[in-house]
Amino acid sequence: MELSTLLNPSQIEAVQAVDGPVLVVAGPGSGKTRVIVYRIAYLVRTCGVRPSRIMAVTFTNKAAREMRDRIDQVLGGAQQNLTMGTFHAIGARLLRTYADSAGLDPNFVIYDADDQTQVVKRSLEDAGVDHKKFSPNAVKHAISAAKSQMVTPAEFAGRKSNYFDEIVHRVYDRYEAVLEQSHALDFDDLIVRVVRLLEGNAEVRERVQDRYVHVLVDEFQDTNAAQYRMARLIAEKHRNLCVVGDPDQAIYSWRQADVANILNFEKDFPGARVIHLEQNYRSTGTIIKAADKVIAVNRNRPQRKLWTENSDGLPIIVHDALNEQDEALFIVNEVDRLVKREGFKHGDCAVLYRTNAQSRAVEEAFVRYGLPYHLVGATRFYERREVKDVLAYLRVTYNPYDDVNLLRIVNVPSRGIGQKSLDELARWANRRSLPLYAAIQLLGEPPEQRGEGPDLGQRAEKALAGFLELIRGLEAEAKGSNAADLIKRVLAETGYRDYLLASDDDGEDRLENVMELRTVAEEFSHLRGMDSLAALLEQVALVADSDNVGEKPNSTTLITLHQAKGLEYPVVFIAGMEEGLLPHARSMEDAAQMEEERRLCYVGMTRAQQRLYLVRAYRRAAMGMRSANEPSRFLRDVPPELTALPQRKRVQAAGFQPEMRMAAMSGAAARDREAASVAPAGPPAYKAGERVKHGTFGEGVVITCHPSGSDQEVTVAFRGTAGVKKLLLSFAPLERVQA
DNA sequence: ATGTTTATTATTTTT
DNA sequence: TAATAAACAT
Repeated sequence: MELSTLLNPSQIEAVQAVDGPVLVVAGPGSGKTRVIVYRIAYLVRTCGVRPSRIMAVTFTNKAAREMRDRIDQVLGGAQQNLTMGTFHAIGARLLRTYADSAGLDPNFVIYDADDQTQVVKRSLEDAGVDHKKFSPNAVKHAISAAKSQMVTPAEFAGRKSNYFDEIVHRVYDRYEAVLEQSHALDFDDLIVRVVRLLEGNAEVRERVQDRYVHVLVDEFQDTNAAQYRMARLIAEKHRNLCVVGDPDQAIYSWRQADVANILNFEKDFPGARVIHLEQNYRSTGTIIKAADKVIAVNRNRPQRKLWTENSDGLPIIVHDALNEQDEALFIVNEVDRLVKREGFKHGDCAVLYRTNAQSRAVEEAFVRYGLPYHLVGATRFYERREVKDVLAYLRVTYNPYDDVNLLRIVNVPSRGIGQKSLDELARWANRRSLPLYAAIQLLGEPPEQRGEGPDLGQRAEKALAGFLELIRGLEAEAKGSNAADLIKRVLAETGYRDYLLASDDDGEDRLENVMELRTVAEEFSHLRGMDSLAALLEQVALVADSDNVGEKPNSTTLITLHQAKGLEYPVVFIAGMEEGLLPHARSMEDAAQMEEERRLCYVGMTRAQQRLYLVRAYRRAAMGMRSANEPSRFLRDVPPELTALPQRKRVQAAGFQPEMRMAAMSGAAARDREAASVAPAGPPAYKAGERVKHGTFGEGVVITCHPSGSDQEVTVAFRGTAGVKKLLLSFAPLERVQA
C-alpha cells in the first residue's frame, strides 16, 4: 500500500497515528472517509491487527455499509469480523450478547419514536396528567434528553425546577417501568444500558475492553454525552481511540449532541494528537470561499480556514422566486437545462431544504415536468400505517409482552374488542403489574387462579380468547419457518389482507408496501424460526434510514439539509433561503441555535462540487397561510462577487395562479418557450431587494430583474393593494428609493 | 362497537 | 394544510 500516492501528508499522518488517542478535525470534502478507510486498512495490513479487534462507529447505517464496502475493496475480500455500525447498532449487539449481565431479556425489542410516544401517553395517563396540557412529544423529548445525559429518574428529581420538570419527573419513572414490563428498550437505552453494564460489571468490561484494541468514531461532533462515555469506556484499556469530526458541521444539538465532546476528548486524553485536514478536494474555489464567509460569522468556532487547489468554477447563482411553486419551477427548469445543455445527469443534482414540508412543492414540479427524482425519507417506509401494523404483529409474536404493539393490533382488523373493554383490561392488568398479554392469558384460567375478574362482557372475553389463539398460532408458525413466510401468514390469518383491500381505495398500494416489507424480510430467509424474525426486527428498528428502499438510479435527489450531511453532488440547490426557514423561526431567539442554523447552511453549501444555487421565495404558503419572508441573513454573507443572476430568462407569469402557469408550461410549450428565449441584453438595472417607486402603484421592492428581448423585465412587489406586478423597464415609470 | 363527521391544533431537524 | 382527536350517529 503506497500511501504517498493516495493521500496528502496530513491524511497520511492521520492514517499512521495508530498508537494512542487521536483527534482528527476534518473539514468538509477533506477526504475524511478516505482517511478512515485507509487507517483501518493500514491497521490490518501493515500493523497486522486482526479485524475483530477493531471497532468503527459511524453516524448512519448507510455510512457503515459504504465504509465496509470501501474497506473490502482496499483489502480485497470481505472483512466480516470488523465491528462497524452506529452507536445504536453496536449497543444493541453488545446488550444481546451480555443480556444476562445487563439484566435484560435477550429477546428485548427496540421501541422507535412512535412506540415511545405511545408509552409516554400511557405514562401520562397513569400519572393522572392531562395530556392536552403537556404534549407527549415534549415530555418524550425531555425524557430522551435526560437519558442521553445519563440522568436517571431519581437524579432527575434533584434538578426539577419548574412545573414541566415536575410532570416529566412523575412520568419518567412510570415510562421506565412500562418499558421494562414490555421487555423493551428505547434508542437511548441502547447506549445508556451499555454504559451502565460496562461501568457496573468488571468482568464484562474487561472482556469488551480487551477485545477492542482500536476504536474509531466518525462524526464525533454529533455524539452525545452517553455515546462519548460508551466510546471512552470501550477504548479505555488500550487508549487507541481515534475520533474524527468537524465542529463547523455540528447540526444535531437538538438530539443532545454536544460539540463539547471534542474539548472533553482533549481533556480526558491529555497529549492526544490533533491533526487538521483543511484541504478541500470536493468543491470549486468559489463555493469554498462563499461557504467559508458564511461560517466565519460564527463566533463560537475554532480558528481554521478551508482551502482548495480546485479551480474557481462558475459563480454561485442566487435566485429570487415569487413563491414556492415558482421556486420549484426554477429548480426544475435549471435541472432540465443542465442536463440538456451542460452535460450533467439527473443523478448529479440534489435539492436541499430545511424542512420536509418544503419537499412537496418541489416534488410536484418534478412530477409535472416529468423529470426523474427521488425523495429521501419524507414519509418513511417503516412509518407507514400498514407496515407498522404488520410489524406490530411480528413484534408481538416475537415478544408478546410488548404492550404498545399489542394494543396497536389487538383490534385491527376489528374483532369486537373495543376501547371500553381494553380500558377495563388495562386497569386490571395494571393493578397486578402484568403485561396485557399475561392478563389475557389469565382470563382463560379457572376463577381461583385469576381471582377478582375484570368486568368484561362475554363477547369481549371471547374475542380476547380468539386473539390469544391467533397469536399462539403465529408463534408456532414463526418457530418453524422464517420472517418472510410469517408475514404471509399474518396477512392471511389475521384477516389483515382483506381488511386492507376493503378499507380504502388505495388498499392495493398499501398491500404493495407490505409486500415490500416481505422483500426486506427475505434477506433473512437463510435464518430459521425466531432467529430470522429477530434479525428482521433488529434491522427494521435500527435502520430508520429508508435510503435503501426504492432508490431510483440517475434521478435528482430531494433531501433535507440534515440528511445530506456526508453526501456530495455536482449540482446543489438550496431551497428556501429565507428568514424563518433557514434560519428557522424557532432558532431566532437563541444565539447558540442561530449558530447551528448557520452551520446547517454551511453543510448544505459544501455538499456542492461544481454548481451551487441559493434559491428563495418572496412569499410562501406555510400551513395554509401565506406569508412574505425576508431573504435569509446567510445570503448577505455570501460575497456578491461570487454570485450571479441566472443566465437564462426565467419562466414566469404574473399573478398567483400556479396551476394555470404550470399547465401552460407543461410539455412542448415549455420547450418552445425555452428555445425562444433571447440572449441577455445589458446588465440588470435593478437588483433583487432594492426599493423602488412607481407613478401609480406607489412604493415596492424588486423581486427580480432580468433581460426580456431587448428590454428588461422587472418584477416588483408593491405595498398595499397593488401586489406583485411585472413591468417592462423602458415603459414603467420606476425610480429608485433610498432605504 | 364501529364508522362518519366535525373540530382542533400544531407544525424542524432523526439514530 | 393535514393529521388527529373528539363528538356523533348508526
